[in-house]
Amino acid sequence: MPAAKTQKYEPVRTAAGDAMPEDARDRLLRAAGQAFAEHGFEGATVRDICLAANANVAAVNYYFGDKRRLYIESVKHAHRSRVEQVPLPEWPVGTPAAERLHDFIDTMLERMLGFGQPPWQVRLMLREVLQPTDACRELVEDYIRPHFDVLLGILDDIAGGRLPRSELRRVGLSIVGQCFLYRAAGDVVGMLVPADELESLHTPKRLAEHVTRFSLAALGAAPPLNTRKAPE
Amino acid sequence: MPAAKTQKYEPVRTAAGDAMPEDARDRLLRAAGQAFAEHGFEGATVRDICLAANANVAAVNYYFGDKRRLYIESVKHAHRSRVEQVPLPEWPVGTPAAERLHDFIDTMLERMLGFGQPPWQVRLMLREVLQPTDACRELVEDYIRPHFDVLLGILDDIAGGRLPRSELRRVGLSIVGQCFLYRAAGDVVGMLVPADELESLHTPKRLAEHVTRFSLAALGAAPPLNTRKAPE
DNA sequence: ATTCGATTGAAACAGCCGTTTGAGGCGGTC
DNA sequence: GACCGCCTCAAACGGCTGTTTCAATCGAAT
Repeated sequence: MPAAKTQKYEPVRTAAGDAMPEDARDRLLRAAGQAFAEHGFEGATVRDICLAANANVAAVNYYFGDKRRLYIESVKHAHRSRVEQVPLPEWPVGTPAAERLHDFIDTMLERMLGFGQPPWQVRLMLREVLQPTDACRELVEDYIRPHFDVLLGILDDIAGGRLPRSELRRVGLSIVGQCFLYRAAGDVVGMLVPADELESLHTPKRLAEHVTRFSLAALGAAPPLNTRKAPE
Repeated sequence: MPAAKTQKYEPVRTAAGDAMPEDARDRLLRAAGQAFAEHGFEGATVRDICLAANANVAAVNYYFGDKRRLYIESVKHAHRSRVEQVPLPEWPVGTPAAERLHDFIDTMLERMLGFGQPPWQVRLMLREVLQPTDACRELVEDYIRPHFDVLLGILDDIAGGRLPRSELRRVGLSIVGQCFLYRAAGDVVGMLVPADELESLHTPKRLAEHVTRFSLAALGAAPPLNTRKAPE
């Protein structure tokens, strides 16, 4: 057995050098993530991935040993990139909770819908969320739960400690759900909303405003939607 | 070519007779829906489907001509069953809008999470929503849009006509999103919420209450969550 | 009894799947 | 020079894929 465990040299940390020639292993990870995101685990073929990565079919066995392990690694890789690309803001102490909530929602939507980066990374993670595999539990514990806890902390501040933790969780899920729909069911949303309205009102920034206001109003920390807007 | 177009005899309308022996065609549809829901289009194999349906491999070609057409038909079949199983309530004229909103949300959650029927039907449609195929546009126009319009009508009543249609749509999507999360990302939700809380507070009925109250509060049609509950 | 269309059956088709093999190239160190 | 890991390559492996073929079966109409 050739063994795919050694990994003697570090990945060289392509910190700022995009021009640096990519490792075959990295090329495989990226191509695999793209293919798995588009066609799913069973639909994507090792041959196609290797073709796209300019690598030999034996390479996947050499570096990862297995198609399944290549999949898991590509999920982790995509998730890592995504977090690095759009980090949560650091709030100075004393930042109002309502403002932090807006920033949090804005960041979440930017990560899900932002055009700055390829969309396949999110779609790949979406598959995991929809039908979890081995990679999912790790994804939740390392990535989703910490973010969710930050959200719960903000909500607790807004509620002034008057809501029990279980209620906070449900409110948190209500907020996440509003954002999640646009990513997971984006195509259907596009069919339900007129095209011009999509362009003008359903950008990440505008949606963040809406979700924030909607949720703050539900919590009693902002005037309800059903009021005439103040003239601007 | 054997041609799969004749279909001389009507499906006999199994109106109330579950005991009536199922057509091979119907068995295939059900088995296919189940398999596609679980493994996706590319992951499910014709042989497995036929085995589960107690049919010969040639039957799928005979009745549907193609794996792809079998898939499309099974999606439509599942969607049709689901609508029949959990219809929207008929409201007497004069029913308060807030009550109709609650019923609507309750029905939606019951359809998505209800234990009365096999879960694979919803999962199959979920795949379509996540990554639309030919069957999806039809699904939206026949099924999703009419329901969405009902929701918008209710919301318009609650808002008393004070909100523009575009705002109503965003509010509608906020409500749908809250429900959608529990179905699409149910497994992840299960990891974020303690087990006992899941059992007691995250039933379809309890969730419907929460989503309704949250949304009504956001619209100013109910007191915000962030208030001491009235003693009961 | 015979004919005919509708349905089912077992077997085979070519093709692609993930994986493995073993030979070889490359860049260092003795 | 010889040696040795690291990596790449083309080719092949058995097995499973969707699809097709053609004979066999059944039920009713003739």
